[in-house]
Amino acid sequence: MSANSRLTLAAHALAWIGLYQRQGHEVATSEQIATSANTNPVVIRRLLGELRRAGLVESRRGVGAGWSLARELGSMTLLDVYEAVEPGPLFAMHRTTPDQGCVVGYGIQPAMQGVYEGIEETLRHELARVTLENVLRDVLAAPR
Amino acid sequence: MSANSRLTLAAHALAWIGLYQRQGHEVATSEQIATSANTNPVVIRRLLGELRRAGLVESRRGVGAGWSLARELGSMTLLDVYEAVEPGPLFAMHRTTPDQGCVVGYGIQPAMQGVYEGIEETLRHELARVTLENVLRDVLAAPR
DNA sequence: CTCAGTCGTAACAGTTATAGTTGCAACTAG
DNA sequence: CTAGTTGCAACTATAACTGTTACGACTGAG
Repeated sequence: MSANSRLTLAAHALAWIGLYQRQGHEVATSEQIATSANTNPVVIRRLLGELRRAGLVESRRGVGAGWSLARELGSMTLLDVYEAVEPGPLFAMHRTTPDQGCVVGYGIQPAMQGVYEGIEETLRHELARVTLENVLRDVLAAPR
Repeated sequence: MSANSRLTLAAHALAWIGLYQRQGHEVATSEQIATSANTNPVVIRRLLGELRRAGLVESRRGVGAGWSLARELGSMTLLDVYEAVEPGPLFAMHRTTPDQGCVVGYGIQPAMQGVYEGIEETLRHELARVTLENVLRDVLAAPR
């Protein structure tokens, strides 16, 4: 599995914005978040843009611009974030259609499709059990 | 999630070998399996090589060479296959270490690690519930 | 002992997804 | 008007996987 870090990075950004707002600030800039995540501000803006399309954050432009949460962290789950930033399915079918004249080539895709759908459903259920509030709590609970 | 087709292809190969052996043949060649999967024999050999290292199949060289199952399909689960062909974790951490001087940068990785471990455990449990015998049965049950 | 068929594996090109970078237009509070 | 920030396009870099070619290693058959 070629894993990617999009879900991790999105959770990082949301936790950062949430904590920053609790400290009394209105908005957080992509520059600040990028510094915390040790990456480029454009990477953060792209990712937050996807979260904005999903209704999880809002952005303001102009002077004093930046990002803020559109909802409470407690009402956002990792499933919401996952759906916002992960496009495809967990497991893929063959890149080229198998030989439809072969019994196995013909039946393998429906068979695996059934298995994969069940697994993705379970994954979604697990992701939905964790709110960003839970994540932030765990972040702050890390021993120093 | 950049999904890959390695698990699908490995299940295809195992189901093909299993069915072929039930039809009375001793071994299957990478050429035959590649034709069914519509890919290159080397791709199949590489993948089956990983399954051999995991003790799921055996290979013979020389004339009349090919691949055979090392165990019954009923005693092989998708988890065995998954572990044999998928190296990394499902979700990755940041590519570069976050700012350890930031509270969120410091605590985010342990927090997400905990979440991800639970999810991977659930995934493994789901994969372990499906045997290759189940897969072959579903393959043969596909309506024509 | 030779031959033919197949595996084992290295090497490289092609494809795709993600991440990183630069540059600049658009927007807006002051 | 100015300065700070987002929005976004374009490009490069990196990594994983797939596809392909090539060839040595092995072994049953004759």
